[in-house]
Amino acid sequence: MTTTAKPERRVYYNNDDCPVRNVVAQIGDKWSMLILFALVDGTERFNALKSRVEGISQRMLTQTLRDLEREGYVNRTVYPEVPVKVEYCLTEMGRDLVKPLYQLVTWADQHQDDIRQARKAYDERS
Amino acid sequence: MTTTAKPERRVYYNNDDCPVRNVVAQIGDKWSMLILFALVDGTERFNALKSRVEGISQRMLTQTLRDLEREGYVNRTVYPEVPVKVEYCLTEMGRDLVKPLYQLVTWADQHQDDIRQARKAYDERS
DNA sequence: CGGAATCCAACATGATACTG
DNA sequence: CAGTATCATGTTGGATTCCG
Repeated sequence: MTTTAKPERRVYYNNDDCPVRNVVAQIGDKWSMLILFALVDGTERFNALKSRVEGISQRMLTQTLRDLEREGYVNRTVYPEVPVKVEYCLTEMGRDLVKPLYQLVTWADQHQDDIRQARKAYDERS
Repeated sequence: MTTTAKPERRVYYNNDDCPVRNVVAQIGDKWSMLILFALVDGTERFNALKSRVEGISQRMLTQTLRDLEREGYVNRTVYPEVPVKVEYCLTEMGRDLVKPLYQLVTWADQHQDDIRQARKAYDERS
């Protein structure tokens, strides 16, 4: 008979080429999801976004928007008026990404009590 | 008429009580998803996990497993033999969480080329 | 208005050595 | 075997100031 040992399968690869890691690492940061959801309703200007994404600093909003733009999730349009106007909106890919993210949101909403309980139980044990 | 301005809706709330932020922040770290997926096939011992999750240090494996246990995603069982044996497996909630995560994995797989192209285009522009 | 540049504190992670 | 403790380093994000 052949071996019954589990094949030593490596988990979904851990390197920077891993597409999943790329996506999750990006949207897993402190602000990306909030910005994406802030853009679901439509186009927004920089300062409007800053208002809607509560607590974000100008620095992080700029930086995260640049990252999201580079990944292809967000479009940036500059209107060379004075003072300048800049609008952001989701790309088609961005709108598509939001779908699986909503699944996660839904899951998190449904399980928040379970998680709270699990934490409480864990903390009381130790 | 009433105002036609967009209602100034705050995005999904940005604080530590936000269930979504809790979930995404946890699984968005460097190792959590890899560990969860490594446990999908069934129970694994500590060092077996360490082998399967390529590149993880003992320190981060321990720490991330503790976090996942505290959230209620992972079960930890100690067999007080000598030397000690410790087994990890997904909880019911953990197995359930993996489902929406797979949606994200699938999405990421399907769009990896688009993302690569978007990055290339972005980098060439600037 | 929408940034960029700089500085700095906090945190995350890796390497290494030690242990019940 | 499955950790813990300690140290070193890199990364993140906030505050502030300046700019076209």
